[in-house]
Amino acid sequence: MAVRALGASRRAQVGALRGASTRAQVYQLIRRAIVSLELLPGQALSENELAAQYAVSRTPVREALIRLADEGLVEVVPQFGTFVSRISVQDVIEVRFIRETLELASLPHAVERIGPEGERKLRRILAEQEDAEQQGDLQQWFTTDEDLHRTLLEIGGHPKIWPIVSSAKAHLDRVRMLPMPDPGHLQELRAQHSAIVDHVVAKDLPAAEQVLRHHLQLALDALKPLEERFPDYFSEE
Amino acid sequence: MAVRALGASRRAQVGALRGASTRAQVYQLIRRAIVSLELLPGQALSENELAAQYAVSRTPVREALIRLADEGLVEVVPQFGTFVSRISVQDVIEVRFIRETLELASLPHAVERIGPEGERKLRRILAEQEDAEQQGDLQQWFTTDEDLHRTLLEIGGHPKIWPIVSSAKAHLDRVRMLPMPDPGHLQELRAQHSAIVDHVVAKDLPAAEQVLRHHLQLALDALKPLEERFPDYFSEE
DNA sequence: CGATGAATGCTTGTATGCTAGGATACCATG
DNA sequence: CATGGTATCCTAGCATACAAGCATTCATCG
Repeated sequence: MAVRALGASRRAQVGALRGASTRAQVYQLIRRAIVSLELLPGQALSENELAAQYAVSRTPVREALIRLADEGLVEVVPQFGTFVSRISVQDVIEVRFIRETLELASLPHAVERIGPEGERKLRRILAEQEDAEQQGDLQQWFTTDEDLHRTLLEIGGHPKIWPIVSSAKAHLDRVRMLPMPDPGHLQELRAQHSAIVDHVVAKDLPAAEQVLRHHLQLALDALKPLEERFPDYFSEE
Repeated sequence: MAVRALGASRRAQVGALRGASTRAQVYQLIRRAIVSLELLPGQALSENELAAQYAVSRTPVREALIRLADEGLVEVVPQFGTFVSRISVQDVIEVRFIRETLELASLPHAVERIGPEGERKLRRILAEQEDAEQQGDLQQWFTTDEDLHRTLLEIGGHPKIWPIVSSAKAHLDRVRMLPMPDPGHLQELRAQHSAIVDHVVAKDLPAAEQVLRHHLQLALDALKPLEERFPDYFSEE
Protein backbone atom coordinates (compact mmCIF):
# COMPACT_ATOMS: atom_id res chain seq x y z
CA MET A 1 0.00 0.00 0.00
CA ALA A 2 2.40 2.59 1.27
CA VAL A 3 4.80 0.95 -1.11
CA ARG A 4 2.81 1.62 -4.21
CA ALA A 5 1.74 5.06 -3.10
CA LEU A 6 5.23 6.30 -2.36
CA GLY A 7 6.69 4.75 -5.44
CA ALA A 8 4.44 6.36 -7.95
CA SER A 9 6.75 9.31 -8.41
CA ARG A 10 9.78 7.13 -9.08
CA ARG A 11 7.89 4.97 -11.53
CA ALA A 12 8.72 7.35 -14.33
CA GLN A 13 12.44 6.99 -13.73
CA VAL A 14 12.19 3.23 -13.86
CA GLY A 15 10.15 3.43 -16.99
CA ALA A 16 12.88 5.42 -18.67
CA LEU A 17 15.07 2.33 -18.55
CA ARG A 18 12.49 -0.07 -19.93
CA GLY A 19 13.64 -2.93 -22.07
CA ALA A 20 15.78 -4.45 -19.37
CA SER A 21 14.42 -6.38 -16.43
CA THR A 22 13.27 -4.59 -13.32
CA ARG A 23 16.31 -5.91 -11.49
CA ALA A 24 18.63 -4.37 -14.04
CA GLN A 25 16.79 -1.08 -13.86
CA VAL A 26 16.94 -0.94 -10.08
CA TYR A 27 20.61 -1.90 -10.22
CA GLN A 28 21.38 0.95 -12.57
CA LEU A 29 19.45 3.48 -10.52
CA ILE A 30 21.09 2.54 -7.23
CA ARG A 31 24.52 2.35 -8.82
CA ARG A 32 24.20 5.79 -10.32
CA ALA A 33 22.96 7.16 -7.02
CA ILE A 34 26.03 5.76 -5.28
CA VAL A 35 28.59 6.82 -7.86
CA SER A 36 27.09 10.29 -8.08
CA LEU A 37 27.26 10.54 -4.29
CA GLU A 38 23.52 11.02 -4.08
CA LEU A 39 23.79 8.13 -1.66
CA LEU A 40 26.71 8.96 0.62
CA PRO A 41 29.45 6.56 1.72
CA GLY A 42 28.54 4.93 5.01
CA GLN A 43 24.87 5.62 4.59
CA ALA A 44 22.52 2.82 5.60
CA LEU A 45 20.29 1.37 2.93
CA SER A 46 17.12 -0.56 3.60
CA GLU A 47 15.79 -3.13 1.18
CA ASN A 48 12.31 -2.14 2.22
CA GLU A 49 12.90 1.56 1.71
CA LEU A 50 14.49 1.07 -1.68
CA ALA A 51 11.68 -1.22 -2.72
CA ALA A 52 9.21 1.45 -1.68
CA GLN A 53 11.10 4.20 -3.50
CA TYR A 54 11.19 2.30 -6.76
CA ALA A 55 7.72 0.82 -6.37
CA VAL A 56 8.87 -2.76 -6.67
CA SER A 57 9.12 -5.63 -4.25
CA ARG A 58 12.15 -6.50 -2.19
CA THR A 59 13.24 -9.22 -4.59
CA PRO A 60 14.66 -7.16 -7.46
CA VAL A 61 16.11 -4.69 -4.98
CA ARG A 62 17.76 -7.48 -3.12
CA GLU A 63 19.18 -8.99 -6.29
CA ALA A 64 20.51 -5.61 -7.35
CA LEU A 65 22.17 -5.15 -3.97
CA ILE A 66 23.87 -8.53 -4.30
CA ARG A 67 25.40 -7.42 -7.56
CA LEU A 68 26.47 -4.11 -6.04
CA ALA A 69 28.02 -5.97 -3.12
CA ASP A 70 30.06 -8.03 -5.60
CA GLU A 71 31.35 -4.80 -7.07
CA GLY A 72 32.20 -3.54 -3.62
CA LEU A 73 29.86 -0.57 -3.79
CA VAL A 74 27.74 -1.73 -0.85
CA GLU A 75 28.42 -3.88 2.16
CA VAL A 76 25.81 -6.26 3.46
CA VAL A 77 25.88 -7.24 7.12
CA PRO A 78 23.54 -10.19 7.65
CA GLN A 79 20.57 -9.55 9.89
CA PHE A 80 21.79 -6.03 10.47
CA GLY A 81 21.85 -3.79 7.48
CA THR A 82 23.23 -2.78 4.11
CA PHE A 83 25.54 0.21 3.77
CA VAL A 84 27.09 2.23 1.01
CA SER A 85 30.79 1.34 1.03
CA ARG A 86 33.23 3.95 2.13
CA ILE A 87 35.97 4.79 -0.34
CA SER A 88 39.13 2.80 0.25
CA VAL A 89 42.22 4.83 -0.56
CA GLN A 90 44.14 1.62 -1.06
CA ASP A 91 41.53 0.48 -3.56
CA VAL A 92 41.67 3.73 -5.46
CA ILE A 93 45.43 3.56 -5.77
CA GLU A 94 45.34 -0.04 -6.85
CA VAL A 95 42.56 0.46 -9.36
CA ARG A 96 44.47 3.31 -10.90
CA PHE A 97 47.51 1.07 -11.20
CA ILE A 98 45.45 -1.65 -12.83
CA ARG A 99 43.83 0.74 -15.22
CA GLU A 100 47.07 2.42 -16.16
CA THR A 101 48.79 -0.89 -16.67
CA LEU A 102 46.10 -2.32 -18.92
CA GLU A 103 45.57 0.81 -20.96
CA LEU A 104 49.28 1.26 -21.47
CA ALA A 105 49.63 -2.35 -22.50
CA SER A 106 46.89 -1.89 -25.05
CA LEU A 107 48.27 1.36 -26.39
CA PRO A 108 50.94 -0.14 -28.68
CA HIS A 109 48.27 -2.22 -30.36
CA ALA A 110 46.07 0.84 -30.77
CA VAL A 111 48.93 2.76 -32.35
CA GLU A 112 49.55 -0.15 -34.64
CA ARG A 113 45.96 -0.69 -35.68
CA ILE A 114 44.52 2.81 -35.79
CA GLY A 115 42.97 3.74 -39.12
CA PRO A 116 40.82 6.50 -40.59
CA GLU A 117 37.65 5.06 -39.06
CA GLY A 118 39.12 4.88 -35.59
CA GLU A 119 40.42 8.38 -35.88
CA ARG A 120 37.01 9.70 -36.91
CA LYS A 121 35.45 8.01 -33.94
CA LEU A 122 37.97 9.45 -31.52
CA ARG A 123 37.68 12.94 -32.98
CA ARG A 124 33.92 12.78 -32.70
CA ILE A 125 34.13 11.81 -29.03
CA LEU A 126 36.54 14.65 -28.40
CA ALA A 127 34.12 17.06 -30.03
CA GLU A 128 31.27 15.78 -27.87
CA GLN A 129 33.42 16.22 -24.83
CA GLU A 130 34.15 19.80 -25.76
CA ASP A 131 30.43 20.43 -26.11
CA ALA A 132 29.74 18.93 -22.72
CA GLU A 133 32.48 21.05 -21.26
CA GLN A 134 31.11 24.29 -22.65
CA GLN A 135 27.62 23.46 -21.50
CA GLY A 136 28.91 22.53 -18.06
CA ASP A 137 27.25 19.12 -18.31
CA LEU A 138 29.40 17.09 -15.95
CA GLN A 139 27.51 13.86 -16.38
CA GLN A 140 27.84 14.03 -20.13
CA TRP A 141 31.50 14.91 -19.77
CA PHE A 142 32.18 11.78 -17.76
CA THR A 143 30.23 9.72 -20.23
CA THR A 144 32.38 10.90 -23.11
CA ASP A 145 35.45 10.31 -20.98
CA GLU A 146 34.44 6.69 -20.64
CA ASP A 147 33.70 6.51 -24.35
CA LEU A 148 37.17 7.72 -25.16
CA HIS A 149 39.04 5.27 -22.97
CA ARG A 150 36.83 2.39 -24.06
CA THR A 151 37.24 3.26 -27.73
CA LEU A 152 41.01 3.36 -27.35
CA LEU A 153 40.88 -0.15 -25.91
CA GLU A 154 38.63 -1.34 -28.73
CA ILE A 155 40.95 0.08 -31.34
CA GLY A 156 43.75 -1.78 -29.61
CA GLY A 157 41.80 -4.97 -30.11
CA HIS A 158 41.10 -5.51 -26.43
CA PRO A 159 37.39 -4.84 -25.99
CA LYS A 160 37.09 -7.19 -23.02
CA ILE A 161 39.42 -5.12 -20.93
CA TRP A 162 36.91 -2.34 -20.52
CA PRO A 163 34.28 -4.22 -18.50
CA ILE A 164 36.99 -5.23 -16.08
CA VAL A 165 38.35 -1.74 -15.76
CA SER A 166 34.83 -0.37 -15.63
CA SER A 167 33.65 -2.49 -12.73
CA ALA A 168 36.88 -1.96 -10.86
CA LYS A 169 36.83 1.78 -11.21
CA ALA A 170 33.60 2.45 -9.30
CA HIS A 171 35.52 3.80 -6.35
CA LEU A 172 37.60 5.98 -8.62
CA ASP A 173 34.46 7.48 -10.09
CA ARG A 174 33.19 8.51 -6.70
CA VAL A 175 36.42 10.34 -5.99
CA ARG A 176 36.03 12.08 -9.29
CA MET A 177 32.60 13.33 -8.27
CA LEU A 178 33.80 14.82 -5.02
CA PRO A 179 35.21 18.25 -5.76
CA MET A 180 32.94 19.27 -8.62
CA PRO A 181 36.14 20.16 -10.41
CA ASP A 182 36.51 23.65 -11.79
CA PRO A 183 36.16 24.00 -15.56
CA GLY A 184 39.87 24.67 -15.84
CA HIS A 185 40.56 21.21 -14.57
CA LEU A 186 38.25 19.65 -17.10
CA GLN A 187 39.86 21.67 -19.82
CA GLU A 188 43.26 20.36 -18.86
CA LEU A 189 42.02 16.78 -18.88
CA ARG A 190 40.45 17.23 -22.27
CA ALA A 191 43.61 18.78 -23.63
CA GLN A 192 45.41 15.64 -22.53
CA HIS A 193 42.78 13.49 -24.24
CA SER A 194 43.31 15.43 -27.39
CA ALA A 195 47.06 15.00 -27.10
CA ILE A 196 46.72 11.25 -26.62
CA VAL A 197 44.58 10.92 -29.69
CA ASP A 198 47.02 13.02 -31.72
CA HIS A 199 49.96 10.91 -30.63
CA VAL A 200 48.14 7.67 -31.35
CA VAL A 201 47.15 8.87 -34.80
CA ALA A 202 50.70 10.01 -35.44
CA LYS A 203 51.82 6.58 -34.17
CA ASP A 204 54.13 8.24 -31.68
CA LEU A 205 53.95 5.61 -28.97
CA PRO A 206 56.35 7.02 -26.35
CA ALA A 207 54.63 10.40 -26.38
CA ALA A 208 51.20 8.80 -26.08
CA GLU A 209 52.37 6.66 -23.20
CA GLN A 210 53.77 9.59 -21.32
CA VAL A 211 50.64 11.68 -21.62
CA LEU A 212 48.36 8.77 -20.67
CA ARG A 213 50.47 7.99 -17.64
CA HIS A 214 50.37 11.60 -16.52
CA HIS A 215 46.67 11.75 -17.31
CA LEU A 216 45.75 8.88 -15.02
CA GLN A 217 48.07 10.16 -12.33
CA LEU A 218 46.05 13.34 -11.90
CA ALA A 219 43.18 11.58 -10.17
CA LEU A 220 45.62 10.38 -7.57
CA ASP A 221 47.14 13.77 -6.86
CA ALA A 222 43.73 15.06 -5.84
CA LEU A 223 43.23 12.19 -3.41
CA LYS A 224 45.05 13.34 -0.27
CA PRO A 225 43.36 16.74 0.10
CA LEU A 226 39.99 15.16 -0.59
CA GLU A 227 40.57 12.55 2.07
CA GLU A 228 41.28 15.29 4.59
CA ARG A 229 38.31 17.33 3.51
CA PHE A 230 35.76 14.49 3.47
CA PRO A 231 37.08 12.06 6.10
CA ASP A 232 33.65 10.49 6.59
CA TYR A 233 33.59 9.27 3.02
CA PHE A 234 36.78 7.24 3.33
CA SER A 235 37.45 4.04 5.20
CA GLU A 236 40.20 3.88 7.81
CA GLU A 237 41.88 0.70 6.60
CA MET B 1 8.57 -32.85 -0.48
CA ALA B 2 10.39 -34.27 -3.44
CA VAL B 3 12.74 -31.38 -2.97
CA ARG B 4 13.74 -32.25 0.54
CA ALA B 5 13.87 -35.95 -0.16
CA LEU B 6 16.16 -35.63 -3.15
CA GLY B 7 18.36 -33.11 -1.46
CA ALA B 8 19.25 -35.15 1.56
CA SER B 9 22.30 -36.66 -0.11
CA ARG B 10 23.70 -33.29 -1.13
CA ARG B 11 23.12 -31.80 2.28
CA ALA B 12 26.48 -33.08 3.46
CA GLN B 13 28.27 -31.18 0.72
CA VAL B 14 26.57 -27.97 1.66
CA GLY B 15 27.30 -28.56 5.29
CA ALA B 16 30.98 -28.79 4.55
CA LEU B 17 30.93 -25.12 3.64
CA ARG B 18 29.08 -23.92 6.72
CA GLY B 19 29.88 -20.54 8.13
CA ALA B 20 28.95 -18.68 4.99
CA SER B 21 25.41 -18.02 3.86
CA THR B 22 23.50 -20.62 1.93
CA ARG B 23 23.71 -18.45 -1.14
CA ALA B 24 27.50 -18.34 -0.92
CA GLN B 25 27.67 -22.08 -0.48
CA VAL B 26 25.47 -22.76 -3.47
CA TYR B 27 27.48 -20.28 -5.50
CA GLN B 28 30.72 -22.06 -4.67
CA LEU B 29 29.31 -25.48 -5.45
CA ILE B 30 27.89 -24.47 -8.82
CA ARG B 31 31.01 -22.53 -9.72
CA ARG B 32 33.26 -25.46 -8.98
CA ALA B 33 31.00 -27.75 -10.94
CA ILE B 34 31.26 -25.46 -13.94
CA VAL B 35 35.00 -24.85 -13.78
CA SER B 36 35.69 -28.53 -13.26
CA LEU B 37 33.53 -29.30 -16.30
CA GLU B 38 31.22 -31.41 -14.19
CA LEU B 39 28.61 -29.12 -15.72
CA LEU B 40 29.42 -28.93 -19.42
CA PRO B 41 29.46 -25.80 -21.57
CA GLY B 42 26.10 -25.29 -23.23
CA GLN B 43 24.29 -27.46 -20.73
CA ALA B 44 20.93 -26.20 -19.55
CA LEU B 45 20.53 -25.48 -15.87
CA SER B 46 17.23 -25.35 -14.08
CA GLU B 47 16.76 -23.27 -10.98
CA ASN B 48 14.30 -25.86 -9.75
CA GLU B 49 16.66 -28.76 -10.34
CA LEU B 50 19.57 -27.05 -8.67
CA ALA B 51 17.38 -26.11 -5.74
CA ALA B 52 16.33 -29.73 -5.43
CA GLN B 53 19.90 -31.00 -5.68
CA TYR B 54 21.14 -28.73 -2.94
CA ALA B 55 18.01 -29.03 -0.84
CA VAL B 56 17.34 -25.32 -0.72
CA SER B 57 14.70 -23.10 -2.26
CA ARG B 58 15.01 -21.34 -5.57
CA THR B 59 15.96 -18.06 -3.94
CA PRO B 60 19.59 -18.75 -2.98
CA VAL B 61 20.09 -20.72 -6.19
CA ARG B 62 18.77 -17.85 -8.20
CA GLU B 63 20.96 -15.34 -6.40
CA ALA B 64 23.99 -17.52 -6.96
CA LEU B 65 23.16 -17.75 -10.67
CA ILE B 66 22.98 -13.97 -10.88
CA ARG B 67 26.50 -13.71 -9.59
CA LEU B 68 27.69 -16.42 -11.96
CA ALA B 69 26.02 -14.57 -14.82
CA ASP B 70 27.98 -11.44 -13.87
CA GLU B 71 31.16 -13.48 -14.10
CA GLY B 72 30.10 -14.79 -17.46
CA LEU B 73 30.00 -18.42 -16.39
CA VAL B 74 26.30 -18.81 -17.10
CA GLU B 75 23.90 -17.10 -19.45
CA VAL B 76 20.35 -16.37 -18.42
CA VAL B 77 17.70 -16.08 -21.10
CA PRO B 78 14.55 -14.61 -19.57
CA GLN B 79 11.53 -16.87 -19.56
CA PHE B 80 13.51 -19.53 -21.35
CA GLY B 81 16.42 -20.95 -19.46
CA THR B 82 19.84 -20.70 -17.92
CA PHE B 83 22.86 -22.24 -19.60
CA VAL B 84 26.47 -22.89 -18.80
CA SER B 85 28.44 -20.48 -20.98
CA ARG B 86 30.48 -21.90 -23.78
CA ILE B 87 34.15 -21.05 -23.78
CA SER B 88 34.92 -18.01 -25.86
CA VAL B 89 38.31 -18.29 -27.52
CA GLN B 90 38.45 -14.53 -27.77
CA ASP B 91 37.83 -14.30 -24.04
CA VAL B 92 40.53 -16.80 -23.24
CA ILE B 93 43.09 -14.92 -25.30
CA GLU B 94 42.09 -11.61 -23.80
CA VAL B 95 42.08 -12.90 -20.25
CA ARG B 96 45.53 -14.30 -20.73
CA PHE B 97 46.70 -10.92 -21.98
CA ILE B 98 45.16 -9.19 -19.00
CA ARG B 99 46.66 -11.62 -16.59
CA GLU B 100 50.07 -11.52 -18.15
CA THR B 101 50.04 -7.75 -18.25
CA LEU B 102 49.05 -7.32 -14.63
CA GLU B 103 51.36 -9.98 -13.28
CA LEU B 104 54.27 -8.64 -15.26
CA ALA B 105 53.54 -5.13 -14.06
CA SER B 106 53.57 -6.35 -10.49
CA LEU B 107 56.72 -8.38 -10.90
CA PRO B 108 59.22 -5.51 -10.54
CA HIS B 109 57.61 -4.59 -7.24
CA ALA B 110 57.80 -8.19 -6.10
CA VAL B 111 61.47 -8.37 -6.99
CA GLU B 112 62.02 -5.15 -5.11
CA ARG B 113 60.11 -6.10 -1.99
CA ILE B 114 60.79 -9.80 -1.63
CA GLY B 115 62.26 -10.80 1.73
CA PRO B 116 63.02 -13.96 3.68
CA GLU B 117 59.41 -14.33 4.75
CA GLY B 118 58.12 -14.07 1.22
CA GLU B 119 60.68 -16.54 0.00
CA ARG B 120 59.70 -19.06 2.68
CA LYS B 121 56.08 -18.73 1.67
CA LEU B 122 56.85 -19.28 -2.00
CA ARG B 123 59.10 -22.25 -1.30
CA ARG B 124 56.42 -23.83 0.86
CA ILE B 125 53.84 -23.48 -1.92
CA LEU B 126 56.25 -25.01 -4.41
CA ALA B 127 56.77 -27.94 -2.06
CA GLU B 128 53.03 -28.44 -1.72
CA GLN B 129 52.70 -28.35 -5.46
CA GLU B 130 55.33 -31.05 -5.83
CA ASP B 131 53.43 -33.19 -3.36
CA ALA B 132 50.20 -32.72 -5.26
CA GLU B 133 51.99 -33.62 -8.47
CA GLN B 134 53.40 -36.85 -7.10
CA GLN B 135 50.06 -37.85 -5.66
CA GLY B 136 48.34 -37.00 -8.92
CA ASP B 137 45.91 -34.70 -7.10
CA LEU B 138 44.94 -32.35 -9.90
CA GLN B 139 42.56 -30.25 -7.83
CA GLN B 140 45.20 -29.65 -5.21
CA TRP B 141 47.72 -28.85 -7.91
CA PHE B 142 45.54 -26.11 -9.33
CA THR B 143 44.92 -24.76 -5.85
CA THR B 144 48.62 -24.39 -5.19
CA ASP B 145 49.03 -22.85 -8.62
CA GLU B 146 46.56 -20.16 -7.63
CA ASP B 147 48.32 -19.74 -4.31
CA LEU B 148 51.59 -19.12 -6.06
CA HIS B 149 50.36 -16.49 -8.46
CA ARG B 150 48.34 -14.77 -5.75
CA THR B 151 51.28 -14.75 -3.37
CA LEU B 152 53.50 -13.21 -6.00
CA LEU B 153 50.99 -10.41 -6.41
CA GLU B 154 50.76 -9.91 -2.65
CA ILE B 155 54.51 -9.70 -2.33
CA GLY B 156 54.43 -7.10 -5.07
CA GLY B 157 52.06 -5.06 -2.93
CA HIS B 158 49.08 -5.48 -5.23
CA PRO B 159 46.69 -7.78 -3.40
CA LYS B 160 43.62 -6.32 -5.07
CA ILE B 161 44.75 -7.45 -8.48
CA TRP B 162 44.08 -11.08 -7.67
CA PRO B 163 40.29 -10.92 -7.31
CA ILE B 164 40.13 -9.26 -10.69
CA VAL B 165 42.38 -11.79 -12.34
CA SER B 166 40.61 -14.56 -10.50
CA SER B 167 37.12 -13.70 -11.65
CA ALA B 168 38.32 -13.04 -15.16
CA LYS B 169 40.18 -16.30 -15.48
CA ALA B 170 37.20 -18.61 -15.06
CA HIS B 171 37.18 -19.42 -18.74
CA LEU B 172 40.90 -20.04 -18.69
CA ASP B 173 40.47 -22.52 -15.89
CA ARG B 174 37.97 -24.54 -17.85
CA VAL B 175 40.39 -24.84 -20.71
CA ARG B 176 42.98 -26.02 -18.27
CA MET B 177 40.68 -28.79 -17.13
CA LEU B 178 40.04 -30.10 -20.61
CA PRO B 179 42.90 -32.39 -21.53
CA MET B 180 43.65 -33.87 -18.13
CA PRO B 181 47.21 -32.97 -18.87
CA ASP B 182 49.82 -35.67 -18.64
CA PRO B 183 52.09 -35.54 -15.59
CA GLY B 184 54.95 -34.44 -17.76
CA HIS B 185 53.10 -31.27 -18.61
CA LEU B 186 52.49 -30.52 -14.97
CA GLN B 187 56.12 -31.14 -14.22
CA GLU B 188 57.14 -28.64 -16.84
CA LEU B 189 54.80 -26.02 -15.46
CA ARG B 190 56.08 -26.57 -11.97
CA ALA B 191 59.66 -26.30 -13.14
CA GLN B 192 58.76 -22.90 -14.56
CA HIS B 193 57.19 -21.89 -11.27
CA SER B 194 60.33 -22.86 -9.51
CA ALA B 195 62.40 -20.87 -11.97
CA ILE B 196 60.23 -17.78 -11.50
CA VAL B 197 60.62 -17.95 -7.75
CA ASP B 198 64.36 -18.38 -8.10
CA HIS B 199 64.68 -15.39 -10.38
CA VAL B 200 62.51 -13.22 -8.14
CA VAL B 201 64.54 -14.16 -5.10
CA ALA B 202 67.73 -13.49 -7.01
CA LYS B 203 66.18 -10.18 -8.07
CA ASP B 204 66.83 -11.02 -11.70
CA LEU B 205 63.88 -9.20 -13.21
CA PRO B 206 64.40 -9.82 -16.93
CA ALA B 207 64.81 -13.55 -16.42
CA ALA B 208 61.70 -13.73 -14.25
CA GLU B 209 59.71 -11.79 -16.82
CA GLN B 210 60.75 -14.05 -19.62
CA VAL B 211 59.80 -17.23 -17.81
CA LEU B 212 56.47 -15.84 -16.63
CA ARG B 213 55.62 -14.72 -20.13
CA HIS B 214 56.44 -18.11 -21.54
CA HIS B 215 54.61 -19.76 -18.67
CA LEU B 216 51.32 -18.02 -19.37
CA GLN B 217 51.74 -18.55 -23.09
CA LEU B 218 51.56 -22.31 -22.72
CA ALA B 219 47.85 -22.31 -21.94
CA LEU B 220 47.27 -20.58 -25.25
CA ASP B 221 49.30 -23.01 -27.30
CA ALA B 222 47.05 -25.81 -26.18
CA LEU B 223 43.95 -23.90 -27.25
CA LYS B 224 43.69 -24.62 -30.98
CA PRO B 225 43.83 -28.42 -30.79
CA LEU B 226 41.39 -28.40 -27.90
CA GLU B 227 38.97 -26.28 -29.84
CA GLU B 228 39.05 -28.78 -32.68
CA ARG B 229 38.69 -31.70 -30.35
CA PHE B 230 35.84 -30.31 -28.25
CA PRO B 231 33.98 -28.00 -30.63
CA ASP B 232 30.77 -28.21 -28.61
CA TYR B 233 32.45 -26.58 -25.63
CA PHE B 234 33.43 -23.44 -27.51
CA SER B 235 31.29 -20.62 -28.81
CA GLU B 236 31.38 -19.64 -32.46
CA GLU B 237 31.86 -15.91 -32.03
C1' DC C 1 -2.67 -35.13 -45.73
C1' DG C 2 -1.04 -30.66 -44.36
C1' DA C 3 -1.27 -26.56 -41.83
C1' DT C 4 -2.74 -23.74 -38.27
C1' DG C 5 -3.96 -22.66 -33.58
C1' DA C 6 -4.95 -23.46 -28.95
C1' DA C 7 -3.57 -25.71 -24.80
C1' DT C 8 -0.05 -27.33 -21.84
C1' DG C 9 4.25 -27.60 -19.54
C1' DC C 10 8.32 -25.68 -19.02
C1' DT C 11 11.25 -21.53 -17.95
C1' DT C 12 12.62 -17.17 -15.32
C1' DG C 13 10.73 -12.81 -12.97
C1' DT C 14 8.33 -10.80 -9.14
C1' DA C 15 5.75 -10.46 -4.77
C1' DT C 16 5.05 -11.79 -0.16
C1' DG C 17 5.12 -14.43 4.15
C1' DC C 18 8.02 -16.31 7.54
C1' DT C 19 12.37 -17.09 10.29
C1' DA C 20 16.48 -15.99 12.90
C1' DG C 21 19.34 -12.76 14.89
C1' DG C 22 21.05 -8.22 16.54
C1' DA C 23 20.28 -3.45 18.70
C1' DT C 24 17.89 -0.69 21.59
C1' DA C 25 14.85 1.08 24.87
C1' DC C 26 12.36 0.36 28.78
C1' DC C 27 11.11 -1.65 33.00
C1' DA C 28 12.08 -4.21 37.07
C1' DT C 29 15.17 -5.26 40.60
C1' DG C 30 19.29 -5.09 43.57
C1' DC D 1 20.56 5.43 41.45
C1' DA D 2 22.71 1.88 38.83
C1' DT D 3 22.38 -2.33 36.52
C1' DG D 4 20.59 -6.27 34.37
C1' DG D 5 17.07 -8.67 31.96
C1' DT D 6 13.38 -8.60 28.72
C1' DA D 7 10.34 -7.21 25.21
C1' DT D 8 10.02 -5.06 20.89
C1' DC D 9 11.34 -3.48 16.45
C1' DC D 10 14.56 -3.56 13.09
C1' DT D 11 17.42 -6.07 9.72
C1' DA D 12 18.58 -9.55 5.93
C1' DG D 13 18.03 -14.61 4.56
C1' DC D 14 15.08 -18.09 2.94
C1' DA D 15 10.77 -20.38 1.32
C1' DT D 16 6.85 -20.20 -1.35
C1' DA D 17 3.08 -18.52 -4.22
C1' DC D 18 1.87 -16.14 -8.29
C1' DA D 19 2.59 -13.94 -12.91
C1' DA D 20 4.33 -13.70 -17.65
C1' DG D 21 6.49 -15.55 -21.66
C1' DC D 22 8.36 -18.93 -24.84
C1' DA D 23 8.30 -23.70 -27.05
C1' DT D 24 6.51 -27.76 -28.04
C1' DT D 25 2.71 -30.75 -28.91
C1' DC D 26 -1.50 -32.29 -30.10
C1' DA D 27 -5.93 -31.65 -31.93
C1' DT D 28 -8.84 -29.72 -35.24
C1' DC D 29 -10.03 -27.73 -39.50
C1' DG D 30 -9.21 -26.68 -44.41
